[in-house]
Amino acid sequence: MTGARLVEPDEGPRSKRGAILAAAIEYFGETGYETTKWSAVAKQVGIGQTALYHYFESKAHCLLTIMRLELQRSRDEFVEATRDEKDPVEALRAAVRAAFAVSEHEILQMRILQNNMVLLAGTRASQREETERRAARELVQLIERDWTRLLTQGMSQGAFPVRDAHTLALALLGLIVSVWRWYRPGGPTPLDEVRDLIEGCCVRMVTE
Amino acid sequence: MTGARLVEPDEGPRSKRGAILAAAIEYFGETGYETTKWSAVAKQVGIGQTALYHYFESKAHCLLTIMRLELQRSRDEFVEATRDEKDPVEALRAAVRAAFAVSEHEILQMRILQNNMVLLAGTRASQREETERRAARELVQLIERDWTRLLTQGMSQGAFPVRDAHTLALALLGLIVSVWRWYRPGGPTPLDEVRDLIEGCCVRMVTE
DNA sequence: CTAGCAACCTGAGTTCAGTTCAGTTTGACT
DNA sequence: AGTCAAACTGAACTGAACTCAGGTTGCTAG
Repeated sequence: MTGARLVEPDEGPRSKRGAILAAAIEYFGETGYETTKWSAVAKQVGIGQTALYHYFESKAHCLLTIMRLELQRSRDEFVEATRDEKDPVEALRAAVRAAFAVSEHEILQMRILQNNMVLLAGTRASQREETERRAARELVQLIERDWTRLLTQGMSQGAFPVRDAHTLALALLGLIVSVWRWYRPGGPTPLDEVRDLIEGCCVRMVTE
Repeated sequence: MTGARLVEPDEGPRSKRGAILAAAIEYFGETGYETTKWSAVAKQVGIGQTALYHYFESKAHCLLTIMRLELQRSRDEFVEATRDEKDPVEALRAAVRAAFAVSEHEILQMRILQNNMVLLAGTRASQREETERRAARELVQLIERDWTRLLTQGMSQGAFPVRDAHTLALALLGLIVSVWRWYRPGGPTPLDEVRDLIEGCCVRMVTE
């Protein structure tokens, strides 16, 4: 199950790329990116440090890949969840629920994404890193546009009062993703409760 | 003006501590903490790299100090803004407005705070770093309690419907601080407009 | 005035995690 | 059995954070 989504189409059968990504997600998510030694990931997978460079150009390239994959998954879920929903309020609710329908591994990935968003800002020196960064950045913009569209449609249908849809979309996204900063599985508040509270907040934010 | 708040009580007259903090805020805020070289800060201030260690134990110690100072300022502003406000809704509005009444330098500090929050999680090896980290963490918890109290009071007075006040406080805080992730002075939306939109969102989130 | 002393500063050297180099092993498929 | 690309390795390199062993500055006391 773990790493099922992490397999690229053109991978050899004895490739350890998925295992590296899974280990990196574990370490980066639990301990933090800067704090974890790249060599620790290698040890976890059972290879020498140098072998990592067969799969990733650098530690940052691995991180950017993890972030891009999560953005991609996240966006796919949004599209899937809102596709057939005509009612704007129900579409919004579906989108929020989709954002919280995540496995524990995906929670780690969301956390990693949150904590290292700053990496998507500046350009990267190396080729493959920059490619991943660009892809991730574009996904972020796509997601922002998705949410903006959801809002503009609701506004034009009269379901939501007219406001600055783009800024409001950023606010909704900010509210939702901020959860991954503090939420911990097994913590005081179960994710279902958090989800319901946030869903209500999102609806009240845009309606009325 | 810049650095006026950055002066500690027991500083010598030729201390460059404030200048270092100001330069570090500029670099860390504009370019990012990891990206900026510690030596660049030294050059900006006009001293050798080694002189930095007269004032800060490490690059991280400087960063943690910046974060702690901003948390302190931020909390003081909250207390000041809500002190005399009896009406819960007005208190909430005042708190949000206070959160957005910031100078450009303070915007940078909020951004730094946001982007490096993860640093407050794990314990630090060195003494002074760990002291700053503890102080910052406690301020975060204080701020969370302040907002939670604002909500519980509003709920017990019947101004807000009863919900999980702590989780709701985290949601409000998450929404507000998420702005510093994307907001840029001179960007498409002026801060006043952002502030008004967020203020409305916060009120709608907790009322109704 | 000048002696002492703490604050302030420096160039040279160390450390350590990330990375590169120069090859060697593995195993699928002729 | 030989070939080739994928997968891997130990040893060496790099660069930015940091340490060391002192040197300079300027206030204060005598």
